[in-house]
Parts: sequence; structure tokens; C-alpha cells
Amino acid sequence: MTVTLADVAARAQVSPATVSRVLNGNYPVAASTRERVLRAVDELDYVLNGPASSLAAATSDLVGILVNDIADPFFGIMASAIQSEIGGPGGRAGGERLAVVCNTGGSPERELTYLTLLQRQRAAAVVLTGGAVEVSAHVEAVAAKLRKLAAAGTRVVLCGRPPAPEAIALTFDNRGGGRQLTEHLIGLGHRRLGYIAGPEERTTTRHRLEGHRAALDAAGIEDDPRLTVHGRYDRRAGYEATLELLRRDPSLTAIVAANDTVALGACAALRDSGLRIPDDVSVAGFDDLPFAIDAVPALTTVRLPLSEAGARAGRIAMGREEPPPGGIATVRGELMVRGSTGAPRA
Amino acid sequence: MTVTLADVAARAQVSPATVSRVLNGNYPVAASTRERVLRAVDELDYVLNGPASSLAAATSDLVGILVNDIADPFFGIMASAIQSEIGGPGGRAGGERLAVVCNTGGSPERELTYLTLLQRQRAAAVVLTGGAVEVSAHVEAVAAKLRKLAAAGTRVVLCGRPPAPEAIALTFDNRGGGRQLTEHLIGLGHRRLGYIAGPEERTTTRHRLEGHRAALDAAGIEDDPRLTVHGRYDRRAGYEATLELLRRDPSLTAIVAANDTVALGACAALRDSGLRIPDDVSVAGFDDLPFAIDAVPALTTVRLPLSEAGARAGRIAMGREEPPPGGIATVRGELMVRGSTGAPRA
DNA sequence: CTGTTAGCGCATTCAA
DNA sequence: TTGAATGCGCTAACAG
Repeated sequence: MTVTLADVAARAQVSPATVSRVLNGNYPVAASTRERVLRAVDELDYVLNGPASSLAAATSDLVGILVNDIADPFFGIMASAIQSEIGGPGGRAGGERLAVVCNTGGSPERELTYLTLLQRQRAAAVVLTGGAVEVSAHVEAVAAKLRKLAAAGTRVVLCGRPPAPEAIALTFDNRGGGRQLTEHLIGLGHRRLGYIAGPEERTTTRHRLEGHRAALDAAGIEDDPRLTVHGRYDRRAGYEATLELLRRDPSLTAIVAANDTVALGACAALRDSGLRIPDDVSVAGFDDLPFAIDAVPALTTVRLPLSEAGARAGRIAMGREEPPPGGIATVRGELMVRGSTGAPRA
Repeated sequence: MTVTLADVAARAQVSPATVSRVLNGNYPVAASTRERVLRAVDELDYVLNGPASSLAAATSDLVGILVNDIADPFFGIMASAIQSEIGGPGGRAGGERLAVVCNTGGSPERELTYLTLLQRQRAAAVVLTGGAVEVSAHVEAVAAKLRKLAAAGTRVVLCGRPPAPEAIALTFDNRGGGRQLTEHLIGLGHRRLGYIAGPEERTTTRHRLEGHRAALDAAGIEDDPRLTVHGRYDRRAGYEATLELLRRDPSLTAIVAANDTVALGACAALRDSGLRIPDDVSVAGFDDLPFAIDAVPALTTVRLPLSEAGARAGRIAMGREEPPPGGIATVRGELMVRGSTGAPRA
């Protein structure tokens, strides 16, 4: 019923091997033969059998992309950039590769499950994006899995994730970015700063918070633990955390959020509380997602080059770009000062 | 080197066939045997070879999701919802399925290429999201491809895309939503309305615009073609189109945008032009993406239940939910009136 | 440059 | 309930 390579070979009057060579294009084939084969492919409307091809070649055209949440532009932008770079020459049969996007939802178990599934598929490469969960049992389990993937020939790249010995890493300087941001606020005169952190036990959360505290420390400002609230990386968490912070200390003059989405929630809470931004309370985010500039006032934040980093990760995963020296590159953020931060009220 | 089914069988002292049956669980196997097999799997750290399995079974655990742009939350939210429903029982060897997200960038060629790639992979199902390109040659090519996919046993579902005879469709009532939105503005007293449409030759663009025009027509307002500008579905297009509209008719009192992202660009352009929203000019969007409520003032828009529709599409694609009668379900939007629209200036 | 020959690892008949 | 045998469709040596 379905057309196979052998059918094409028969029609083109060549051997199956020759058809395979034409399709994969990694082998010298006479132009006239090639043309005959391609005509037969066309006439028979032949479509290569991917699984059969992958089985025989012991590798596939699938590239795994692990994200926490593909509905979040932070990950969507990276996934898009990675995906844009995985095509092109070098792939099997036409050079087109498929991106398998895996939503882990931040769950270590799902992360491991997906890695196993990608291992099962003999994925050509795997890119893990965003922060990692810091629970030692899990960290070791992931590391072991990455080692196995690598051993099986799957290229593993981390994008926006802390370095690990098992993989090439493009890591974001979350600590440095967090520090810059808080330094900016301190420079404006703020002394009572609320901090809305992400979920505990995530590297991104910890690093950004460490940067914040380093800035406070450097300025000789005591870090009041009551001014840090943890929550999820979403708008609602930002809203609620802000109300909580205002309850704990109505005199605070600035709120630093774990990311832009959280910052938007914070802005909403402040507005609903009748406070003006930045006159009463300054607000800052992190990431510089596209909507950050459309907040009113526009959000001061740390711009991460998500698209560039994703594209580079994609190229490295495809072997089209040299890995950074030592296998680790740190990608820095850029402080974007906008209208949401200003001098504290007198 | 790599562990195969046969290795597991040897260790468990059963035949390869039995191991296969245990792994796929679609076959009666004695409990004691099963346990022995599972232990061997564990001890050997065996991972099923997906391609081999797919080859033998003539189907895979891959589900294709075609989107215009995964970095756009409109698609990210749908993709996430689809993905959340494709796991679960019924899949091969553990019931886990992988989502292959294909960024077409709105290009018909890429759409076809990806469909072929998914056909090659013997995808279990394919979900096409968002509007379609209306160029007849391409429409027919896609239809033909969908027919072949369906013939090969791939379930095809459209989500937020106009119905086609080749597939089950959950279609958005873009026309109705567009009409409601403009009726709302007319009800407020607006008579000079600018419209920022999406790219030409896309169904979403056309339907929303038709709804807008139907509302104008019903109210006896002449549709001035100079008040419609086409552009891409992004912020920048909204910004530039707004400046153009203001140039063409400084007396307009409302701007309807093709979607929320475009609307944000429109808001920015109005602000930069020194106009107040909604006092000088009202603005409306479409989709009700998460950030719409954080615009200042909050954006009046039409809420599309992206997540619900995506989840349903995912279930239908997996055969876990009955397709709608006739294979077509229309998903309506809900008008969300917020602060960005008000009565026109006197 | 091209053909021949062997598997790749698994699912599924058919028997037992 | 289990085993033995066969083939899924293709690629990769190896010859020629």
C-alpha cells in the first residue's frame, strides 16, 4: 500500500542504496541518476519512513527542547530561536529537523521522563532551557541521564541554565543582573526594598536573590528577611506578594520582582492599593520580555538576550558553532532603566 | 553496547515477545513474569528504541503541533494546552507522547514541509493552530497533504482554524467577535473608527475585519477604506499603523486592532502622539492574552478560550473525546469591556 | 559512481 | 499465557 524506497528504486531502475544516497545527499551520485531518482520520488509521491531511517542510522532528526512552560514568552522566545537554528544542512534526508518541545512545568519528575523519552527517540540533540531545580537527588539523576544521552551521541546544551559538567552551557548572569538592578535602586536613594522571589529551590530564584542581597550588603543596608517573599513566576504571585509586602512594611519604597511577569502583578497590586509608580513605590522586573516596555510606566528591568542565546544554543547543538572555551559561556543581562523606577518619596 | 529488548529477555529468562508485551501492556502477561521483566528492565537500565518500535508498529508517539510563532503567547498557550492533554494512557510503551512543535512563521511552504516531515515520522496526530493562508494553490496542497496524513492513520485536528473537509475543526468565531467589539464601540458613540488589520490573505485577518465591517454596516456607518490599514500581527505594526491612521484622519476617535499585541503598539503610538486613552482615542484588541489586563488602561478585547480550545483539540486528537457533531465546533469569544474604551470626546 | 548484502530493534503473527 | 519466526523500511559497509 504505502510506497517504499524499493518502489522508487524499481521505478528509477537503480538500487535502493542509490535512492537512499540521493535522499540523504551525503554521497556522490551522478547527476543524471539523481534526477531520475528524484523524478521517481515525485511521481510516486514517496515519503521517507522516518522511524525506519532512524533505526538503520541509529540517530534521528528530532531535537528536544525542555522548557518549564511554553506558554510563557520567556521560554517561547528561546524555543523559537533554538528551533530557527536546528534546520539547515547536515540533517538526514533534506536537512530538516523537528523540534520536540517538552513542557516540564518545573517538575523534576517530568524533566527526567522527557529526557528518557528523548533518549528513546535517539534525539540528535537536547537543549534544556531555564533554571534548574536544586534538589540533590534530582540533580544527580538528571546528570546521570545527560551523561547517558551524551554517550549515545546526543548533543546536550544548556541554555539559561547553570553549568553542569555533562553539557555545554550558555548560562545567564542572573546574579550580576540582580545586583545591577538593586544597585540602580539604591543609587536612586531607596533603602527599604521589598523583594518578590521565585519558587524556592530553583537556581534562577537563588541567583537573582543573591545578586539583590549582594547589592544591599555592598551598600551597608541590612537585609530584612521580612522583605523577601517567595512565590511562583506568575502575575498572581506578584500581586499577592506585593499586598503581603505592603502589609509587612508600608514604608517600603521599591519592589524588585523575580521577573517581568511577577512585576506586572506587583504593579497591579500597587495601583489597586492606590499607590503611584514610581512616585510612591518603584518597581523593577527581570528578563525584559516584550510587554515590559508597554507597562505604564514602562518597566525597569534587566534585558536578557533570550533570542540570541537560544539561537546560539541551537547552533551549538547542531555542531554548527564551536562551543565556548571550557564549555561554558556566561551571557550577561543589560540594565534597562525605564519609568517604573525613580527616586523614593521624601 | 546498547541494551536491547533481547538482553532484557535473556536476563528475565523469557522471550523477547514477552518483554515487548509487558512494555506495551496491551496483552495478558502473568503477574510474576511481568515483575521479573520489569526488574530486568530496571537492572539493565533498558530504554526502548523508539524508531525500532515505531517501525514495527507503523505508528509513533509523536504529535505534531503547527503554530505560526511559538514565541507569541497566542500560540504558546494553545500549544501548552494541547501538550497537556496528549499524554496519558493509550500511547505506546508507557503512554507518554511527545509534542513536535513546528514554527511555520505563517509561511505556506514551511507548513507543507512540516506536514511532510510529520508524515515521515508517522505522527500519531497533528494539530494545526491559528488562521490559515488563503491562497488557493496552497489551500489545495495542504488539503491534499491532510488527506494523506489521515489516510495513513494520523488524526488531524484544526484548532482556531477555519473548518476543512479533511479534518475535525475547533474554529474561533472571529467574525462574531469582531462584530461584537465594533458594536460596543459604536454603542459608545464612536463613528470614525480606525482598523488595524493583520496580514492579507489570512483567514483570521479577513474574518475579524468582516465582523468589524458588518457592525459598521448594521449601524449605517460608511466604511471608509482609508481607515483600514494592514500589517503584521506584532507590536511594531500596531505602532506604525496607528501613526498612519492618525495622519489619514486626525478626527478618529477609536482604533480597533487585529489582536492584543497590535493594540499595545497602538497604545504606545497614541501615547507618543500625546493622545489619552480612552479620552481622546479608544483602543480595542482581540484574544485577551494575559498582558491585556495589565495595559494601562486595561485593554477592551475579545476573550478567546485558547487554553480550553487547545485542551479539547488535544483530547480529540488522542481519541479521548468525541469529535463535535459534523466534525465542526465553533468556539465563541467573549467581549471584555475594560478601561481602554469609552465615549468619544465631544 | 553503483549494486549486493546484512542487519538495525522491535511488534506481531502463528503455534504451542 | 508464552515462544519462535518473520518482516517493518531503511542505511551502511563492502565490493565492484
